[in-house]
Amino acid sequence: MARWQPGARERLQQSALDLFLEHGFERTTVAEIAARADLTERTFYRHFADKREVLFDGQDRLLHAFVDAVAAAPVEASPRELAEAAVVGSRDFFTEERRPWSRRRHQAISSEDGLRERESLKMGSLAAAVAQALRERGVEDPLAELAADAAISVFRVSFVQWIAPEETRTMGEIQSELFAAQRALG
Amino acid sequence: MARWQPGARERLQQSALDLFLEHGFERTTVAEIAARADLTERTFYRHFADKREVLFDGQDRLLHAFVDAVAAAPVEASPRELAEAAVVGSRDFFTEERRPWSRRRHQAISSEDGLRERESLKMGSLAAAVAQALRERGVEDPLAELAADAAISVFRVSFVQWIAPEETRTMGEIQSELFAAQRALG
DNA sequence: ACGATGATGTCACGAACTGACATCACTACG
DNA sequence: CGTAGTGATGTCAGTTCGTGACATCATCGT
Repeated sequence: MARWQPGARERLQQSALDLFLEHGFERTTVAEIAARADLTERTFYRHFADKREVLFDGQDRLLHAFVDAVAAAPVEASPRELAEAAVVGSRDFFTEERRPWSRRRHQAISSEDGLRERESLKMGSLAAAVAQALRERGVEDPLAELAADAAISVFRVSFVQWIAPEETRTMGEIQSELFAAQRALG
Repeated sequence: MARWQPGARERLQQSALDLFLEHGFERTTVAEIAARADLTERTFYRHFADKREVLFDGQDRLLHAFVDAVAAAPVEASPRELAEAAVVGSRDFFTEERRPWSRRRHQAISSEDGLRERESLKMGSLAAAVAQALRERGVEDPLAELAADAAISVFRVSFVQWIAPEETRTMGEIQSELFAAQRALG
């Protein structure tokens, strides 16, 4: 019994997050995560490339939302507007139902070097993808790189604010204010 | 014999970079690196926290250069000028003698996920340190975060340009042009 | 029923890291 | 000149990560 239960992937993610918050990332073994999900260590590695990746599922969809939004932006958009379009295009991911999970997830990530490292890589990949999308819209380097980094910067800061304990604003509201603040820098 | 030779740390770094470029990061074992440096695997881990870290020595000094430059900036400097001061304060690290080594090092890093991940973390740490330095100079969040990210963006892009194959401009020249380009974005 | 397909289990293994203890080189001090 | 102390290195055993190879079981279409 208990073999072939659906939702193995989701069970692994939930178990992993619970254990990371309980005992910390380092002191949690993959075997423990798998056991709590009624699976074996080997199966864990069939769903996730490594122990860190279990908290970073769905980044591909986020990345595509960024890239697609750039491709769909109006022709007359400036480089900065194209980059901002990328960020705006990802707002649908951050629904109110997701906010509690995002808070728990971020708490686990921010308290462990290994997980912060993976998150940094993901942010860098996002920036690289946006930069590439900008180039395909005719933005020249190094402007494409700089504009993409500026957009990801707003995205990163907006996310941190969005999951702050008392925060109630939506992702869209937060990002609008940050874009304004960023322009005020120049 | 050959025990107690000075420069063990440097020998390990050189051996590691050579082997990473020859066979790739993944297919190089720590034991191999140590053997080429006439040391043991255990000694490697006494000098470097992990296999990746061997290519990221000296990041502390770079970080301090950033932070110190912010602290030393004139009182009337704007947030953006403070952040730019951080980057400018690191120019001395990138001398002409260092450029060949930086090129080899970057080649090794950019071709391996594990190393790019570590580099992303280091960049993120730089940004966080600059943001903190800005806060200590009275810049409020989220402006401090945005300005710090903008500065690190210029730093990152300038470094990539600096190590490009035919590049002869100095770090200072490259950064000045990028700062101008970044302002033109707004 | 039964064979194809795909998810899971089992086993073995290399390589990354770590703790505990031993050993050797260099230095200071009597 | 010897000797004790300090610090870098060596040795060894062990845990955990991650992967390849192969077996097993559930489900689905026919």
